[in-house]
Amino acid sequence: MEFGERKRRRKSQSFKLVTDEGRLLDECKDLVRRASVSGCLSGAVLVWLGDEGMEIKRQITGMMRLLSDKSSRVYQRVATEQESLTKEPQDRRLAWVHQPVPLSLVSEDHQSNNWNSTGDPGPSPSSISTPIPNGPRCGQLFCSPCCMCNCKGTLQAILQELRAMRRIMQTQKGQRTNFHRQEQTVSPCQPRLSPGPAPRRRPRKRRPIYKVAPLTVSSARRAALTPPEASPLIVAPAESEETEESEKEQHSSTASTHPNSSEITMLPPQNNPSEVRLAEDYDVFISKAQLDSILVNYTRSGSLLFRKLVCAFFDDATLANSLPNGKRKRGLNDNRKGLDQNIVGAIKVFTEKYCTEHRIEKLPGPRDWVQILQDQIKLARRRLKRGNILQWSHLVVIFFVHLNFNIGLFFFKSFILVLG
DNA sequence: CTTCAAAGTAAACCCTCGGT
DNA sequence: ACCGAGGGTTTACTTTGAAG
Repeated sequence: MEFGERKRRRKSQSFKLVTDEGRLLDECKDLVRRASVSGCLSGAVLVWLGDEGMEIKRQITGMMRLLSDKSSRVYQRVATEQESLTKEPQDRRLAWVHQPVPLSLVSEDHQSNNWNSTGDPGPSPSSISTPIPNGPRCGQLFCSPCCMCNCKGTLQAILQELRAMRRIMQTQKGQRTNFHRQEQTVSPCQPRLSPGPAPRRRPRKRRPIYKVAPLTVSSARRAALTPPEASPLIVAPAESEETEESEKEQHSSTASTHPNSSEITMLPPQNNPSEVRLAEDYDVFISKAQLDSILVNYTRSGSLLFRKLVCAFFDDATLANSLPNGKRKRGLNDNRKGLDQNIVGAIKVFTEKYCTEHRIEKLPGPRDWVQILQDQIKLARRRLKRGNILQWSHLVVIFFVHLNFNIGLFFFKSFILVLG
């Protein structure tokens, strides 16, 4: 077979898969539409399908309210059970499956199937469950009044999952809203996707020095730990005592919440021969090992070198919540900032110099730099999105296995629709 | 077990469009 | 005019599975 023909076939096959996905999405829409026609689904779900990202969160909030509301109604008779729901227990995933389920999540209001995600408790949905004396199985679709299992434990677990999911989403969104800053102190063990600005920061007299941890063998992406907002964490003092003092203060105040803090070299670069200054006039440093790794693998073109250096200095979370230069915001609530132009500038200068000296082609033109940054930002967002899908799939499995096949199927399709 | 074509996946690259 | 978002196409690399 001719090589070209083979490639063409492969491409056409890929297109076919895309078509299949589209068909699945259509099926999802149809599923939801039919459900809505029959009054099974809440308005929240329907809205959700319109404005995807935000509505996931709304949906989670709605479900959480629903579950909490249900529990508060039904578990009033058993205070301890109620507490177990309100305390947001952590790390109990392994235990919940085996919990006895003496109570059912019964709604007294079987007339309404809505849950409200906009703030008011709203009519309680009968859709989650209706008691059946002797059946572990749930009923049909979410809306169905025939869900008769005793699934309190399961629902508790789902509630936990939803909360965890919401935390994840809040963490990511919080990089725009700085919401997560409050949560950092609550859960210091959680990885910080983007450290954000230090609460108190003395004005710097010098530009910060940026350094990057060495690449690991397993993943080049692992090395990226220096988002611009995190720069205070990794700034090594150049000379002034003030910056040193400032750094100590910042380090002591934030290192405990930064999972990568142990990897950060706080020594000034002049004391560390393995550090390489990326460009003159820029106090931006990278480990020699990491730079060598990039230069060995990614010097086919200037743009590729630039891309890899960008990935080395900015992690996905930072990229995903940044703008190439931050000059244009989208909407009033857009708190994203531009990527640190000091770092970007150093990378740019290094790339230009290296490509010129080594006669590497495809040196990005003046307009290409921003486009490459934009592309890397897009890719980072895509990667994070994929990560979210994994989290969602975990949730879906719980629905499948422990609650209701149809609910699981519905969520599975819906998640594909929303996240795909 | 090895080889290799086919298929899958993600990144790289390029372009257009809408908003400011 | 410029910026940022997003879609489409190409390229590079990995995985799969059938044949020998």
